[in-house]
Amino acid sequence: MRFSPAPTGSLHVGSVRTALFNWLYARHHGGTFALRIEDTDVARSRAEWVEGIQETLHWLGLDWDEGPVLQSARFDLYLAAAERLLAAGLAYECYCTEEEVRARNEAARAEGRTPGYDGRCRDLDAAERAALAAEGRPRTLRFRTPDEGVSSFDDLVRGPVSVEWAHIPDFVIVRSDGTPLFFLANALDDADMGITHVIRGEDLLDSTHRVLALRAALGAGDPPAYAHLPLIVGPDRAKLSKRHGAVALEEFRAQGYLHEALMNYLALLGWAPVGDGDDGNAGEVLDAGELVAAFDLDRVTHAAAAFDHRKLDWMNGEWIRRLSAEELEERVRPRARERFGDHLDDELMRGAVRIGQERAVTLASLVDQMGFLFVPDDDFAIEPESWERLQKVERVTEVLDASIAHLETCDWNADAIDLRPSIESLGLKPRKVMPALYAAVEGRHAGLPLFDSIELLGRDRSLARLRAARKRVTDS
RNA sequence: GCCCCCAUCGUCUAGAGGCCUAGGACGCCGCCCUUUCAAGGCGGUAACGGGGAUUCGAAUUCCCCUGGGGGCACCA
Repeated sequence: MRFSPAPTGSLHVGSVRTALFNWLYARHHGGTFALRIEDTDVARSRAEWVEGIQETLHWLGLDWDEGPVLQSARFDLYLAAAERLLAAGLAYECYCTEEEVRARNEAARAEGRTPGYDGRCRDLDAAERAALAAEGRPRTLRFRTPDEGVSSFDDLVRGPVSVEWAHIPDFVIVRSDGTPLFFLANALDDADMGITHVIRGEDLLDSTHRVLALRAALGAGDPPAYAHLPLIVGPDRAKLSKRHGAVALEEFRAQGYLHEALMNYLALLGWAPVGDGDDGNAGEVLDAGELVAAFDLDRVTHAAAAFDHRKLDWMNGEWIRRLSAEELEERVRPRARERFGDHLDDELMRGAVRIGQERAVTLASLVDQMGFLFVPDDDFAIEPESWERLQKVERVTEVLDASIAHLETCDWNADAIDLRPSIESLGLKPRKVMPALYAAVEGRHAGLPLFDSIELLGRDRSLARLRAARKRVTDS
C-alpha cells in the first residue's frame, strides 16, 4: 500500500485520514506501507513540504516501510511510457493551448453542453501537426480514452462503480514543458511498486477510471483494488477547507492536541469498530494498537463525515488524562518554555501539571492556566473580564480581608490553605465568592484549583496579590 | 449542464427482514458531587428525507422523487 501526497502544502486532516487508513489496513493485514511523493507538478512542489509531510506523519505515529519515493526522480520512466503510448496510437499530440481549452470548456458550460476536451487534435494527420507546430504552438501528449463501452471496477467500500467511456474526455499525460502528469506517474508507480490496495478520498473516484485505462493501455497487469473513503466535510457539508477553521494537522498540533487524540478521532471519522461491549457497542477511546487490531475496510462508512471540533476537544481531554503525570510534563515543557522563557520554573510547572491534568482540554489551555505562576510579580494583572467579576462579588473586601488573614498564619499545604471556613464564617457561600479569589490570585476567574495553586505560588506572592486586589477595590 | 457517489438523533455512528417502543459517543438540558470551571457521576432531549414495490413483517431489499456532496485542469 502507499500514501501519495503532493508536496504542495502542509497535510490537510483529510489527507492525514487517508494516510491513517492506509497505514491501519497495511498494519492490520501485515502488508507493506510506502510513502510516495507525487511531485510531478514541479512548479507547485517544494522540498520543504516533502520534509514537513514526513515530520507530520511521524508525529501522528505513522511509519512506512518504503520511501519516500519521489516521482520527480522518475520522469524518464514516465516519459518513455508516454512515448510508447504515442507510438501505439493510444495517445496523440495536442496543440491546443491551455487557455484555448479552458475557453472552449467555459463556452460549453455556458451553452449547457458538457465541458471536457473536445477532441480537436484527436485525429490530426502529419501535415496538420507539422503546420500547428510550425506556428510555434506548445505540444502536449493527450491520452485517447476509449470511444465506447463502459469502465467499471469493484470498489472495496462502495461496490461496483461504472461509467460510460463516452463521458470521459481525453486527458493530458505530458505537459507542454515535457513533464508528466499525475495520472501517468500514478498508474506506472502503482504497477512498479506492486501496490495491491489503494485507499484514497472519494474526490478521486471519477479519476480512477482514467488511471485504470492508462494501466490497461500500458499493459501494466492487474490493477490494485480500490477503496474510496467518504470525504471529511465542514459544518456546511462542503469539503473541509480553510474557511472551516483549522484543517492542517500542524495547526492542531500547535494548538496542543495530542497525536493519540488526533489519530483516535480521525480513525472514527468514516469508520467504526465492531461492537464488543455489553451493550453491543465498542468504546470510543482507542490507542494505535487497538485501532490496528480492529480496523478493516468492510466497516468504512459511505456518507461524508462532518469534522466536529467539540468531540475532538473531548477526546483530547480523555487522552490527556490517560497520560502519566511525567509524560504530560514532557509534552507541556517545550511549549511552557517557549511561552514563559526564563521565568519558567520546572518545579512549579510540575505542580501545575499535576493539578491541571484532571480538567485540561489541550496542552495550550493547560499552559495558559499555569501562566500566573511564571509571570513576574510586577507584571501580574487580572484579566478585565475577571476583574469585573471580582468587583461584583458580594462583600468582596471582607472576603479578601478574611482570606489574607487566614493565609498569614495557616500551615502551608492545600488542606490548611482551604479558605472556605473563613468565607463561611462571614455567612457567605464559598461557591459564590470563589471567582473573586481566583481572579485575585490567578488573574482569571476560572483556572487551576485555587488552594493547590496558592500553595504552589507561595505565601508571599499569594498575599501580595490578594493585598493588591484589596487595595485596587478600595481605590476604585 | 453532464457524469459519479451518498442519505439513521444537531454531529460521529451501531443497525446486514422480525432481537428496534432504533443502541452508543460528542454536544445540549437537568440534577448530584465539587476548590471557580473546562473534570467526574446520574438522568433527559433528539433520528430511520418522501412516495411506491417486495414480504406475514422493512431503518434494513428494489424503483422513483427529493436532498446533499464530489468530479468534469497542461492540480493531485
